Amino acid sequence: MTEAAAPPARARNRRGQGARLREEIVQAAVDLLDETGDQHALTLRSIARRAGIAAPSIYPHFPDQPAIMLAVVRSAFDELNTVLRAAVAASADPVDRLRAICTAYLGFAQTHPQRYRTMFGGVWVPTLGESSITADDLGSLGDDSLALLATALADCATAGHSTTTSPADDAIALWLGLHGLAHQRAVTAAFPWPTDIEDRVITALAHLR
Amino acid sequence: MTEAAAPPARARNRRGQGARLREEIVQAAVDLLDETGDQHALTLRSIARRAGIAAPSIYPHFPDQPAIMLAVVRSAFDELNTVLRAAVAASADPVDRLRAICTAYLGFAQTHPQRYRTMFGGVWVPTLGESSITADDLGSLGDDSLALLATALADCATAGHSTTTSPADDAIALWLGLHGLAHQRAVTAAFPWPTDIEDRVITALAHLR
DNA sequence: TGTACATCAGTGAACGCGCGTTCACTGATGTAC
DNA sequence: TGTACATCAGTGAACGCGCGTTCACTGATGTAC
Repeated sequence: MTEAAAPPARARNRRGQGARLREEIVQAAVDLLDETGDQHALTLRSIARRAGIAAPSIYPHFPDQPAIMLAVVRSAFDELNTVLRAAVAASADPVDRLRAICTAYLGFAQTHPQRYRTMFGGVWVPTLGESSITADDLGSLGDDSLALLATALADCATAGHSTTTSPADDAIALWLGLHGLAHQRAVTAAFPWPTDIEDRVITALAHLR
Repeated sequence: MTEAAAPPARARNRRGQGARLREEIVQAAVDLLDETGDQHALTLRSIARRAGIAAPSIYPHFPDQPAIMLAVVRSAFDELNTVLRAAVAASADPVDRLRAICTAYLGFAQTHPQRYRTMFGGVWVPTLGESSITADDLGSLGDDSLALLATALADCATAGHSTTTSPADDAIALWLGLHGLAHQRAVTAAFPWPTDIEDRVITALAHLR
């Protein structure tokens, strides 16, 4: 009946604005990740298709596919940080603030399980040597979030609401609990969760009185 | 100088023993996983090469590649259970026993990070509908280990060494902490671990006095 | 103001590769008579 | 005991596909004179 749909006819950027395509490529990759849920589906060609460009057009912006993945993960960490900072800003009481951060963290993971899996799933582990990514690119990815948590826990201790003897170390332990929960949820459909599982993990690891 | 090495010349199984190849295929996949560290490297063809057979020879034993992965994951869970049961058997005191289980769990993950990642990394999430694997195949995979942990925690509570009000629920919380730690270690090369991180997580989540 | 030209943003065709899967087959082994 | 035959374990060649990457290119846009 009707003929095949015309190609998307993406408007090319103006002279000097070529760098804009970089953002479009990352956004296309994020969209693809959200839709398919599978970081393995993010191939150079599939991302290019999604962005409405020819595959070779990616090369002026990224040296290889892992470089795009790194950009995707970076943007996801930025987003997570924004969410956590909003939680910090919304609470005056130290315990409320700590709980708000934890809840926001878990909420982010539940809203974007695909991104969470990609952020923490160890996309890089085996392929490090073969790509343009270096260990430095990965080392500090979650540091900001962890620092937020450590500060909030220290505030609880100062106010006498937590019995932790080392806020910095227990912040890591607390994060591990949050991460275990967030990750398992992002990975498994069915699991016999206790209804108060978040509270159990948070209260115990934060040493709240 | 020397000519190319002859092919491995695998001896074919005797009549009626064809099912043995199934085990060899799984073992080849496990070996490949341990070596490459990348579950994505476990293709039907690479597994066949490793097993010294032709690719089509896999089909009488497995309907598709995910079915091999499931067998690999099952064997890894069996192994984990064996390790945990050994830890149980080696300790008489309830608290010692609980700590031994946790330590054995973390030890297994550190010895076999590739397997751990594959067991819990959500290999299946996106591809469930496209493969021969069903949700039932996955649901009960870690149940035995979790039960071991729950029993040990309940024993601690009975003996008055844990203040947990719900051993079943807190066993899940404890496992989440262990999993968070085990997974993050299996995924990241460098991380600023406190030296007593295992103890911090275990003691807090087990509510040990 | 007009025009030649350099530059920039992106394309289209082609390559070699490893993949999953199919198909007809081979040849050793055990069994029936 | 010998022999024909069915079965079983596994092979080799071939297919179509999507992938990453290369190469020479196109055509619009801005700039120099």
